[in-house]
Amino acid sequence: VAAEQTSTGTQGTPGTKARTGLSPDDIVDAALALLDREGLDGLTMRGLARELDVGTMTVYGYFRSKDELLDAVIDAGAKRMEPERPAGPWKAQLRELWLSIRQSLAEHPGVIELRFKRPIVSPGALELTEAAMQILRDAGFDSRTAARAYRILFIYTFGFSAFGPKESSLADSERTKGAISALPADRYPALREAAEEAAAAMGDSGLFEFGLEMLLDSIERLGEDASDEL
Amino acid sequence: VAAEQTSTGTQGTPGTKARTGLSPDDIVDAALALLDREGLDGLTMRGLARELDVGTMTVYGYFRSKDELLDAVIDAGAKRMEPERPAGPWKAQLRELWLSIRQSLAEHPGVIELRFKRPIVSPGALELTEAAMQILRDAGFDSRTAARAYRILFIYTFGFSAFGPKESSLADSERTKGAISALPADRYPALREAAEEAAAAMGDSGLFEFGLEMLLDSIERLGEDASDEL
DNA sequence: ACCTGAACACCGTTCAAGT
DNA sequence: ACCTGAACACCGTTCAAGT
Repeated sequence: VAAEQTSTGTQGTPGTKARTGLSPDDIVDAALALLDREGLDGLTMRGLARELDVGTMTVYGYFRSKDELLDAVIDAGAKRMEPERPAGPWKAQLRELWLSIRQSLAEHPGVIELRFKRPIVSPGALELTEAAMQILRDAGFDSRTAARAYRILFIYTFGFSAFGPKESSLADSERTKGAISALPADRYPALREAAEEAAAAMGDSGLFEFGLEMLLDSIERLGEDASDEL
Repeated sequence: VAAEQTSTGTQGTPGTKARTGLSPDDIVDAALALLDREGLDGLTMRGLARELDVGTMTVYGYFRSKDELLDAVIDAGAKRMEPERPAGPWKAQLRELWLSIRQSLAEHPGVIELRFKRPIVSPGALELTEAAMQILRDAGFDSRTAARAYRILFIYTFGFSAFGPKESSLADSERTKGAISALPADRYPALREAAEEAAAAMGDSGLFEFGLEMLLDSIERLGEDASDEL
């Protein structure tokens, strides 16, 4: 791990073009910023090099390929989510944990694109796993149940960010309602009848918590069932 | 905003013969096959044209752009899932519906890539919504609750296909276990302790049903609560 | 040693021409 | 009317040369 200074641009003294003064972390940081700003499609090796004010091929001196760079970006993006362990009962802890993850993913949609394209296990990504597993184990769940519950919560939260309502959902909601209204009523009766609600559910901002609560309640019940058997 | 976009560039009488003998449906079918075989990255306009034995630009005579073609492919891919309405109690119906969707998505991973990249409301995609909404409405749920429950199930199922264990998960599982074992035990105690289970949950084939059952139980409880209030 | 432009094999798409 | 090659502006990456 390099303890390099923050780059914040290369406004180095004019005429000093001997070194770029670049560290791998600088490159990853710039890539993460570019990903946030322009999405995965906008994160190109050429664009990144332009951003860093170096030749395109310079980046290849630090990462052997774009894939290798992306793996480092995923790790950095996961670390940025910083899953902290709050106090309180386990259910409240899990709720707060996943709400903060959801919040982070909503703010950085590029991270989801990345983790969809390159699923990977890196130390940074496993921090979340560790935090959730600790809470579940301390709540008394056995390893197997805890692991499965974690996985379900992970899938739900990342799935919501990938396939749930988007931030700018006002237009989407209207578009959905329009599309439903245009359907033939004889083939889509239930949908036509609930057009308003279906469109609203598209953009419902409380929807994430709604589903999260379902899962937390079910997980709680898993524990109760196990207790009953004692 | 146009409610309906043309997926057919040729507005002539049905059966109009082009010199290539190509119809928009032929192109969509070939695109879907290419998507299944090589994934979204392999689905290029040039490759598709090669597949169809026509010049690259010929495809643009049927679809104004790649995006327009992809929308048609999504619609066709959704129709291919054919959500049928089985008999039995609503919970069993929903279970069977979503298991079949999950199955279809597992067999055609490219469809998930597509719907992740281009979320869209098309008649084909709405067939699933219609099927699920019918079941929920007939079970007695009000429109709002039915719409939210549907949305959660959709997000879970598509999220599972995007972020859940992959088909070839034996190697993945081993890789995960290795990655966890390599972590420092002082910083990841819960993970290290449950390495076996965490890795197993990665590739657990029953995991989808496990989570689905959680959600179905929670939905059932929503109805019970509502009944209590009567 | 580090950095990089030129070049190669790809993309989607515009344009002008082919039949 | 339908179809298409050439060309343009991109991509990731190899290679050989620049300092």
